[in-house]
Amino acid sequence: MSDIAKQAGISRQAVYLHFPTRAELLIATTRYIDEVKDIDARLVKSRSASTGLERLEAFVEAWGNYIPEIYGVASAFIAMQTKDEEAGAAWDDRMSAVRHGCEAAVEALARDGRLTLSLSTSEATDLLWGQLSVENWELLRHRCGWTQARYIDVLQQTVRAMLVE
Amino acid sequence: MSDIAKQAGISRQAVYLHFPTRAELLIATTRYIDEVKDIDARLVKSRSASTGLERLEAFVEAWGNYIPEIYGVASAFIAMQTKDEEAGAAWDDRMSAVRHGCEAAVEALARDGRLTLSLSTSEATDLLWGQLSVENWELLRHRCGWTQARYIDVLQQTVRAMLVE
DNA sequence: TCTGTTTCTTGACACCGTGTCAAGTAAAAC
DNA sequence: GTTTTACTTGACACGGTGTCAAGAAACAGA
Repeated sequence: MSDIAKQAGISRQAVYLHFPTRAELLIATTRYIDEVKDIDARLVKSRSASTGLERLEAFVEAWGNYIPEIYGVASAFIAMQTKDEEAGAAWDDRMSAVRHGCEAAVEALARDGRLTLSLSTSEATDLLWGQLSVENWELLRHRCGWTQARYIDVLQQTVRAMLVE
Repeated sequence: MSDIAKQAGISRQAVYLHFPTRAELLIATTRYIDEVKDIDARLVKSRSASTGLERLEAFVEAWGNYIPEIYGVASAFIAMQTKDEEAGAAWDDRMSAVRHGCEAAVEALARDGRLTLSLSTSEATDLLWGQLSVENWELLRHRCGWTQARYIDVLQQTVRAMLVE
């Protein structure tokens, strides 16, 4: 909090006049980023896809390219998830929105009859969700040194191999 | 630290007589678990597999079933990873050992000529590593409510679809 | 049984980070 | 010119990690 205050050029206490807790500051930050980076516009292509496969690939591209935008605040959330009840709930909420996106793609795939037979739609959703997690992005991009472009390419291909047919 | 002391029936300060820092206590705990739960014995089947595919599936089973044993200490490590330099390094070290296991399986697969052509061995290793991460296990088992048996089954199948042929 | 070592005890303290509170100031609004 | 708003300084509580000092209890070996 004092780092943020310093960066903003105000006192630490003044930050608390705007945001009651650290968690609420982070929540407000995500809302702000969503607005500025226009998350909805990024999802249009996926939502308007004509086939399940198209929808899946567009979703992976949209969300996969959105992760870098929120990574800073995301890792702050992940770090305090265990300690702060409120932060944990807020992050869960956010991630469950991502899960809905995964679910929509999986259901579109199932409607096309192209979902792998051995998986239920809910299991397929869970797998896709895990694959598109911020933690997995961090592993591949930071720990393993992948480029963002390669991350998107390989994830599209991987997710397809996992879920389709 | 005071919870641990209470549980052990000694004073908080006595814990510091045995372990200089919280990080070193966690490190010692993982070493102890590895010994008691005999990680090496669990990996024998994978190491002695005759084909790459067998090795891969045995590895997924061995490590996937080991995660629950270390989950407590693992999540403690993950939580303090950002703040504590020493803990971060120790956990990285541990996880790089898992990566070596992934690498061995991928290389066995490559020797059999069954590794997906679009992936390098290092990329395939990274993907497998991510799939077998504690974070992914936690997502599927705790957040999504999967059983351990289903987790192993689906992961074997998923990893095979991702990497083989 | 005495003695010295080891192990643990109590109780204090420093440091850091979050969050709270009170009193005062400076600028803007009316 | 007065009130309201936004911010200031400075203090404090609380929880957690890690440190330090002085004393007690268990346990060797002679």
